[in-house]
Amino acid sequence: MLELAILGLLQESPMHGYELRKELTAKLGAIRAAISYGSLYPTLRRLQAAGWITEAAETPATAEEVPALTSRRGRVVYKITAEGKERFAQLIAQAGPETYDDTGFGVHFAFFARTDQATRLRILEGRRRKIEERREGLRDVLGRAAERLDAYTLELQRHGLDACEREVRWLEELIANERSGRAPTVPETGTAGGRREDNSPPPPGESRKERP
Amino acid sequence: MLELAILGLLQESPMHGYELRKELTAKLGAIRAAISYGSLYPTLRRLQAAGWITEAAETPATAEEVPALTSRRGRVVYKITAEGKERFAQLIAQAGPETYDDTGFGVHFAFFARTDQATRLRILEGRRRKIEERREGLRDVLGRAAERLDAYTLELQRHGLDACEREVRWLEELIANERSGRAPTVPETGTAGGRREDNSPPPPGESRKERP
DNA sequence: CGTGCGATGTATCGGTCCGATACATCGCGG
DNA sequence: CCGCGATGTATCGGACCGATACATCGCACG
Repeated sequence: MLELAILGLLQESPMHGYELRKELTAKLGAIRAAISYGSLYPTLRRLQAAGWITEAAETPATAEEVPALTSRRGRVVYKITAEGKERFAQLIAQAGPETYDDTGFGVHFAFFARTDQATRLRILEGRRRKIEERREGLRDVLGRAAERLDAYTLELQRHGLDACEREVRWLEELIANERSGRAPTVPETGTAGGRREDNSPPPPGESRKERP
Repeated sequence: MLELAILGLLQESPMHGYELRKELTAKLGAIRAAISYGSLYPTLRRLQAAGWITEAAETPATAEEVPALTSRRGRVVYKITAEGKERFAQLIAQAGPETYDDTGFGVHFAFFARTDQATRLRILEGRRRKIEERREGLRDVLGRAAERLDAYTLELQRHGLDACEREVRWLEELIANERSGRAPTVPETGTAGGRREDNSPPPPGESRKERP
C-alpha cells in the first residue's frame, strides 16, 4: 500500500522523505494517522532497488566546492522513473482482496483521479460488498449473540454497525455518480457545507446506459 | 493489544485457539476484521512463556465413560493464571498513547465492563481528544489545501471528517453517561434497529468479586 | 460403501508496518 | 550565545497479517 501511495505522489512531483510523509498525511489523513519513518525509508530503499524511483541530486554545486566545512547530509530527493509509472499503473488497476480493506481502499480511492472509470466502479462495488459483509456480521452478533455480551460491547457493535450503514450509503452515492458519468460532485455527505446551487442535474431515474 | 484481548477473554472461560479467534471476532468485529492465526498462536505461546496462561488438559483423567467419540485429539485449551489476571488488570488500567488509536481504543472499550469508572472516563476523554485532533487536521486540509487536491481526495476527507464528527458526538454521550453514573444505555446512535427492551442494566456495579 | 468436501483445529514463514530512538542541521527568539 | 522546535535521514525490534500446510471429523451425495 505504501508503495502505491509513494509512486502516486512522486508522479505529481519529486520529493524528499520528509515532504513525502507530509503529503502522505495530507492525502491519507482521513484513513490513517501518519505514516511512520520506520516504513517510509525502507520502502523508499526498496523502490529504488527495484528501479521504480531514483535519487535526484538536490545540491546545485558539486561536493568539491563546499568541502569539509559541514559534512552536510543533504536532503535526498526522489523522483519516479518510467518503470515506476508503469508499476503504478499496474498496481492501481489490479484489485486484489487487500484493495477492499480500510487502508487499501483509502489509498486506491485517493488516487481515483488517476484511475479509469471501469476500475473505479469495480473498486467501489468491491468495497461496498465488503462493508455489507461486515455489516451483516455485526447484525448477526447484535441479534443472535446479544445476551452473551455486556452493554459496552453491544454499544461498540452498534456504533460499528452505524458506521457500516453510513459507509454503504456513501458508496451507493459514489457508485451512482460513477455510473451517471459525472465527476464526484459532493454527494451531500451530511456535514461539511459544500452547497452547490446547481440547477437540477440529470434526474437519477432510469439511466441504464453504461455497461461495466 | 492482542495480549490484552486474549487475557480478557480467557478470564470469562478457558478456550482453545480456534474458539478464541471466534470470540475475538465476535467481540471486536466492529473495529477489526478477524484476528490472524499468524498472530494468535505466537501470542498464546508468549503469554504461556510469561506464565499468564497455562494449558489445561481437555479431557479429565477419569473420563472413562465416553470413548474416542469426543474430540480429544489436538485441541489445546488455555486458561488464565492468577498472574495473568494481575497482568490484565494492569494493562486495562494503564493508558498509553496506543490506548487511543482505533484498535487500542476498541479493545479497551470492549472490556469496559471490567474497567473501573475513573479509567473508563479517562480513556473516553483521551479518545475524544485524539479524534478531535484528527478532525482539526482534516478541517485544515479541507480549508487551506483544498485547491491542491483533486475531487476524489477531497471527498475522502469529507467522509473522514464526517466520521470524526460523528464519533466525537458518540463519545460525548458516553462521557455524559459515565459522569451521570449510569451504565451505557443506547445513546441513540441514529440507526441500527435497536432491540433491547432491557430495563436499566445494573449501574456501574462491577463484578469485583474475583480476587486472585 | 466410499469418497470427497467443508468445518474444525494447530502451526509456521515471510513480509509490511509501527514506535522508539538516535543523530544532525537550521532559523529564531531570549 | 544558547536553547529549542522544526526539518531531515536513518535503524531496530516487535506486532500483526496473509498464505500456506497439514490433520481430523461429520455428513451429504453418488
